Amino acid sequence: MSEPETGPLSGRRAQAARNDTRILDAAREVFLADPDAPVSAVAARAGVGISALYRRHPSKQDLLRALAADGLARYIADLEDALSAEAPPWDAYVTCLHRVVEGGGQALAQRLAGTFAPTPELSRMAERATQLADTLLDRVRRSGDLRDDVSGADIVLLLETVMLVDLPGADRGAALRHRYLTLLLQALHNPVEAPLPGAPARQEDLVARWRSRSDG
Amino acid sequence: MSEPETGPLSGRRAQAARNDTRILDAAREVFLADPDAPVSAVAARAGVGISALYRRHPSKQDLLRALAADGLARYIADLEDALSAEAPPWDAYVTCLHRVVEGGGQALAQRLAGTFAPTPELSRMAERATQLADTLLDRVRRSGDLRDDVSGADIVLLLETVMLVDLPGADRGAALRHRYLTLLLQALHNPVEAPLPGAPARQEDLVARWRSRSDG
DNA sequence: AACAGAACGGAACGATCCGTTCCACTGCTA
DNA sequence: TAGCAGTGGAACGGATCGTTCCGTTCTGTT
Repeated sequence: MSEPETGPLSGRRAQAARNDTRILDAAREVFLADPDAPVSAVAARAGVGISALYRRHPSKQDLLRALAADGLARYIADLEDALSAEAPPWDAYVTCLHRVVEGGGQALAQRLAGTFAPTPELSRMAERATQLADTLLDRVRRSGDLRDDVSGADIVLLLETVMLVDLPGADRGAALRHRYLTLLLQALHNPVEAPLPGAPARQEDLVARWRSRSDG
Repeated sequence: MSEPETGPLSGRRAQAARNDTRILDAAREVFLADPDAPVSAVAARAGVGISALYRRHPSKQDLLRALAADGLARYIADLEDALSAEAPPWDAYVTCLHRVVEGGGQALAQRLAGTFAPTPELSRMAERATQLADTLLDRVRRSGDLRDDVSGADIVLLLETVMLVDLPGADRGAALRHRYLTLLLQALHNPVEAPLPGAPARQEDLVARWRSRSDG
């Protein structure tokens, strides 16, 4: 296992670099399944010791912030892809949501919302994500393919529930999430069978959840 | 301990009787929102001391079992109502699911599944609920109103996600749950826009969750 | 070949949380 | 008025978890 030249890093350095992502991947899985999971669970899932984790993230809160930032970044990237896609608005939207569900970035950010004090950086990202999502949604709405009695917040909430679907065992959960997302999208697609009862969820409802759970 | 007269109980007895239901109501709300909530949270929500709770339920597990039984009983009652209703199968089904979402009994039972060892009594109730749900679903399916590429387990999972929808503040959550249930039901209603991807959830997937989380 | 230090695994520590017990108090009931 | 069912909440002991610490392993360099 000698790697003297090193375009790619070798040995301990390589493991360290790999551990960077292994830890973030593990953290994403673990905290998505249980936002209150202990740090040790992340280390175990990543297959590393606890100190490997604490070397990179000085505290649990820092890890969570890093995760949320990472999740938001992925979400933003997915949204930008959809906005610059050439497919018809509705098709681009469908593809985008499937990717969002697959990556889990947005879900993670939402589930983590309120468990720590958001940094200005995080707030900025959240705002940008919201803007992009609004723009994308507007485009889809103008295309006429989207039923017009649902709000953006409605969709965020519905998406969130879809991402919570899980079953023990292999990739059963992921398959079901895509299945149910498809069902949901069909329900959101025009023509509409009958109007929905009640008022749509509002943007502020979602924003409120970003306030730290410890303050009034 | 003679109690010849007095229809309504009075004084200390009355408070005790009232506390019975206040505690169960509080427990239902609290554990539905967070299955791992501490016992003290239930007492606080019920507005009683901890000992009032422990007098009725010798341990947390007993409380949870009582709750699960209560939830299953409500669920079973809703199913029986639907089966004996005279409305068209689909309409009866819609009404039933709205009631299930409203009561939260089934959701509670599902969320509590695996957090304690089920008694034979509970297993029997769960089985009966499953049978009734199957019967009801069969009837709906034969009516032709239900899309035929979804399984009973699919619906249980979807229903569960709908019941997890919540927002801080008053009854915002309940209203949204009914809203999204309506949306879901429209998606489940024939005619179908396009078939769903992947395989339906299976009954066994659900059953597996009733195994205590501590055993292999 | 030997060393300095980066990176790591995991035991140990202290704080917190939570289920349960215990006891002093209240106000019916007889 | 005595007795006791019913109650509130403080207190206890065990478990959990975030974080620190230390001994070990491996790398790159001299």
